[in-house]
Amino acid sequence: MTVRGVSATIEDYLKAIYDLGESGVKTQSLADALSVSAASVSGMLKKLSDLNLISYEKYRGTSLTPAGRRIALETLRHHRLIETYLAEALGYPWHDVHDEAERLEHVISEDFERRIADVLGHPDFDPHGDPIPQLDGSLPNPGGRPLTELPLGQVAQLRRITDQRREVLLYLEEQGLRPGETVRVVSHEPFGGPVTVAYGGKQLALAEALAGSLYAEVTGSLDTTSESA
Amino acid sequence: MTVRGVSATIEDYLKAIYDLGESGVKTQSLADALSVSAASVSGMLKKLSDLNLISYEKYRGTSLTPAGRRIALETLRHHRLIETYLAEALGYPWHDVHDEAERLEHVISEDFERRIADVLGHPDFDPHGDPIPQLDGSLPNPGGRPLTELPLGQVAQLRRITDQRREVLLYLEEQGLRPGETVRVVSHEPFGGPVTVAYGGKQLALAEALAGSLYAEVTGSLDTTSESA
DNA sequence: CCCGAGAATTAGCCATGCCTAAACCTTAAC
DNA sequence: GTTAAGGTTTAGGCATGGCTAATTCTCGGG
Ligand SMILES: [Mn+2]
Ligand SMILES: [Mn+2]
Ligand SMILES: [Mn+2]
Ligand SMILES: [Mn+2]
Repeated sequence: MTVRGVSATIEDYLKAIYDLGESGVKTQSLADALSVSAASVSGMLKKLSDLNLISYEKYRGTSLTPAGRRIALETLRHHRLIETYLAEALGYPWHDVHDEAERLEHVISEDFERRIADVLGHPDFDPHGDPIPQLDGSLPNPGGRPLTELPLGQVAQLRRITDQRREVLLYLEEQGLRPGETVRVVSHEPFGGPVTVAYGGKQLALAEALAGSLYAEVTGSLDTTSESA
Repeated sequence: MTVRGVSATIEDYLKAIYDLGESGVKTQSLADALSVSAASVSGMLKKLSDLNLISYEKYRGTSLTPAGRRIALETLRHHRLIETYLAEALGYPWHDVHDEAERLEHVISEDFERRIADVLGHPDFDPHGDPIPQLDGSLPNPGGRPLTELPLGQVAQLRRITDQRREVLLYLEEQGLRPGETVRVVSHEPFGGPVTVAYGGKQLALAEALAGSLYAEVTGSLDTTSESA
């Protein structure tokens, strides 16, 4: 599933295009995502286009070709398998796996990938609940809905946190709000007000934007009790 | 124990100087070790000298400064810990660990280093029997003598293989000749002739140069029986 | 002591990626 | 429809690390 002769930089560009939406991706959003100037992005897009890894119309945005998507998914598979391995096998805390994986993803062999996937039992999701691209190129369905869209009182299991910021993950970790936790939305104030969620015998009020990046899967039934302990 | 702002390339140069003897290292031997032109080495030596990582007299050879040695040992520690981890934790065969470690050594964090060292119980030697530089900068004593210098019939335990070539390691692996094995030198023909070694109920004739890269530690007493089964 | 062979260094280039400043599209507001 | 602002691309550079060819040094033999 790997392609040789592609630099780590190219892998990062393709991965960024992939998670920026795969098509119609703008130069500036890539520049922001990669912490690089827009001019640098323009230059690289030209190059990626020549390599047939993206289709690119000047001033119009870009999208991945099948070859480009293959490399993006391969790199993402490396990234998420490594994150999972660091957490499961080496006891890394949740919020530290990303930076380490960001570098390792570019240098591991296919053999390494295979071996950690074996040790982990070929997992579908990484520690943040993000789906791990499979060998056949498919992505497991993450399921779940954002807390902001869960009916009040609905019992659900936390599945995924899409916010990538380290400090945010650290905060959620400290609050004990992690994938697997059983949660219930207690209240959601209007006009962008906070979302209060109950779990593990405590309650926490989250900014609406943050609540929107937490995905939970409905498991139990509706709990109509008013705000419990 | 790490130094930031040193490229992977620089780490490899310093590591190469270190295991080429640490002092009086010639340009051409570095070029050979790194598969790079002598001109490239000259350029890099100039740069390393400016960084105070080596002392360098043009046309005269080079040696590591304390700062350079520190980075070399740090990189070597990464390399050998990774090799050990790949073998112990991920089931890598002996002869495959080197190439993977050669890339990983430059990208792991100090945290990663600490965690795999913990998992492994802070080992002194890597799978080839090479000493792993310790956190205080010391190197465990590998002990042992080359098979070529062992008295005939002397029972000893194989400790280390200094030959780095993959195919050689693969051959020894196939023959079941690995660190830990109990061995005995049966004969050593003169004028560069082969060294025959007995172990695990079999015998194997090795080229003298190869036998010289196998180190064994005397454990048992002299076995004076003529060539046993 | 001198000279030539071979080792080492310098000169001049190339590829990658990144940067700033300048030029150039696109588009939304008038 | 113009126009100007904002986003994008091009122009021109820089740093890193590699290469080949030309030059320079070292050292052993005569
Ligand atoms: Mn990366
Ligand atoms: Mn792979
Ligand atoms: Mn290396
Ligand atoms: Mn280290």
